Amino acid sequence: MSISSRFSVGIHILSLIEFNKEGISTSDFLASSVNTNPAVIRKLMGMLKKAGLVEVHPGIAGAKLAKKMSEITLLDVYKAVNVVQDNELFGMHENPNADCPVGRHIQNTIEPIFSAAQLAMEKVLGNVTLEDVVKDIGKKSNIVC
Amino acid sequence: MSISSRFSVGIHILSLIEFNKEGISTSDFLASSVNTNPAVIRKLMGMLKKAGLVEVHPGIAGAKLAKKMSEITLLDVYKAVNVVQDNELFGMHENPNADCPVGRHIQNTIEPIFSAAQLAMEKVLGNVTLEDVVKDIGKKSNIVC
DNA sequence: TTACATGTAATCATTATAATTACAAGTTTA
DNA sequence: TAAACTTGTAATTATAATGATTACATGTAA
Repeated sequence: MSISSRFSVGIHILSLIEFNKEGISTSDFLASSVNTNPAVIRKLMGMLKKAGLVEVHPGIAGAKLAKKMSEITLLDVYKAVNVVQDNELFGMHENPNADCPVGRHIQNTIEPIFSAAQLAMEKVLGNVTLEDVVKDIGKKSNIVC
Repeated sequence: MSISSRFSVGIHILSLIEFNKEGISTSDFLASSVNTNPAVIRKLMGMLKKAGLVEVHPGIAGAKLAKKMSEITLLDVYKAVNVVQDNELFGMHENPNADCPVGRHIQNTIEPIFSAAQLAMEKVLGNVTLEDVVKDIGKKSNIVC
């Protein structure tokens, strides 16, 4: 099982908005780069907007970043697109048998471990900014950023 | 979205096998503690057996740990139950448009970041052993282990 | 007012999971 | 040997999340 591709698509469109900052990034434009349907982009854009990462307005073509790219981390994007809830990267089986010591305590015992593992993963994402991504793509494209 | 509860169930049954090491841990016994169907346990047990974590034999009732509990990490269990493939915690959108610099390079740019995040998470799991879990449950149950 | 954009809901196909049932095959014991 | 019990495994089903698609209301500007 994998975390939804919404996350990678979110990073893609934010990067492309930055790359295309002199142009107009409509949902059609972004969708053709991601290779998906414009409605999918608009839904995702709604999430990014709600998280304060992009500016976009009904009827007005094009989206812009709402912050400098150096101030947007991949963790921001990850949280914005809601692929994983807080403390719920790992699913837990419900209703273990409370008549058994293991069943009674397994959830409380495991929960902090799962939480620590999730936080370690998220910390890595928090240390990478959109600027890092955009610059790396620029370098790979031989375009000066 | 959450990682399958197979992982937490796997930890549960290994802990219970250890707790019940003087008794016979049949799939029915384990299932009643987890509160699921015995066939689910047997399927999971097959994965744990394949990974060398448990010993179980057709026709012979009961499962035993194949290693000392201090030598089984949660990472071993996680890998055994196959909830996340190597390097695939994060799904990536397929077929971005190669005519666009972002579409052409986004996957290569993002992949090492995703990989690093996943490894950080897995490292935490690798630092916790089944012994830690069992002892914590024991402590919560006021049972000397 | 016409053209085009965003916002959003509804529908559908696909996929993973977990529960359930059923039964073959191995082991023990009466 | 036969009966009882276990594991191993396949098939089926219900449920849930995802992503693609269509449709249309709403907003903006030429």
